[in-house]
Amino acid sequence: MQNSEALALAAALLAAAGDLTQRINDGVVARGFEARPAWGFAFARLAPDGATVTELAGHLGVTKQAASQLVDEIVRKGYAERRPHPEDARARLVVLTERGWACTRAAEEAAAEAVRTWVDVLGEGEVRALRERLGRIAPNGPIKPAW
Amino acid sequence: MQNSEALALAAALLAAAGDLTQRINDGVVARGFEARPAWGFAFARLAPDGATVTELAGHLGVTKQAASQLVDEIVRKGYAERRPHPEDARARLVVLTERGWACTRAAEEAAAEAVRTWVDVLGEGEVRALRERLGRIAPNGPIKPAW
DNA sequence: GCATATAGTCAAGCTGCTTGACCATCTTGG
DNA sequence: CCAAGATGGTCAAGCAGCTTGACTATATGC
Repeated sequence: MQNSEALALAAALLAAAGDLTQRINDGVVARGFEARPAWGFAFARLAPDGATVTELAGHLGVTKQAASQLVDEIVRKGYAERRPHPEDARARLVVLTERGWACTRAAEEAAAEAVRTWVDVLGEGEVRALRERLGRIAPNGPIKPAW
Repeated sequence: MQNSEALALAAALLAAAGDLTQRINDGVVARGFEARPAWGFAFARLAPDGATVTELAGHLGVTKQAASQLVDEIVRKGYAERRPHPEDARARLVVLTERGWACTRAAEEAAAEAVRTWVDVLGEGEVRALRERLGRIAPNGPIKPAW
């Protein structure tokens, strides 16, 4: 594979990821929730059992102060709440509210809707194959913005 | 395809894109250039014939002021220079310097190196297929951060 | 040739992140 | 058991990269 092809692959990957993210977010907003794309990854970590701010920070690859600000915001908007941690009096467990769960379901619907346009182009089998291959090469580290 | 699978596809796409971007950037830095990931997309638009600040802004999906700041930075660091536009006295043509070209080649090498680890996992054919499929679903709009 | 559109810049402000300092609580070794 | 260090969380200040708004210089169209 030539060097320039590798860069083209990277560009296509970024473009597809950015497009999908945008459309999922638009779909979530269209369903009546106000959300930022980064929230999706926070929600994924909070579901199903909640998480501490520090755990969330590790998952998102940011400082705990930044994670705490993000929690402030989703709490203020009613998507989650802070509870005392059952086993550690220092920590606080952040859990999704019913509204938070509804937003999560909306994100899943919006994602399915966005992916459907890909199925129209590539067919169901190829999209599945795409997902399977991405799963094999995607790292398990913190979720970070693409740039 | 179930809704939750669509979200998993989005997550895998983001993770792969973020990982690749990170590794390309690391590779560029290791080759002795100081660069930010967003620069790659600016460089791609500047090569081969240069571009105006406004064209660059459209390509990157930001305001022309933001694009101008980015140009300030890459000019200051010697990767590009501003020239009078040959056909429009209002405009200035931003073109890569030799150092800018060297940085671009370094990015291509780093991308090839990063993709090579994927080839090890998936095989050459599958990576090619991945690229081809992403090319078919990637939009042609402005390049925007994944979130 | 004048009115309007466009390329670019300067300035100010905002947002989301960082680093640094700090307190409360947990854990561990003597 | 308890002192010392590690860890969870917050407050405060600062910074980077973007935005909006205002402006100048040049181009374009009637």
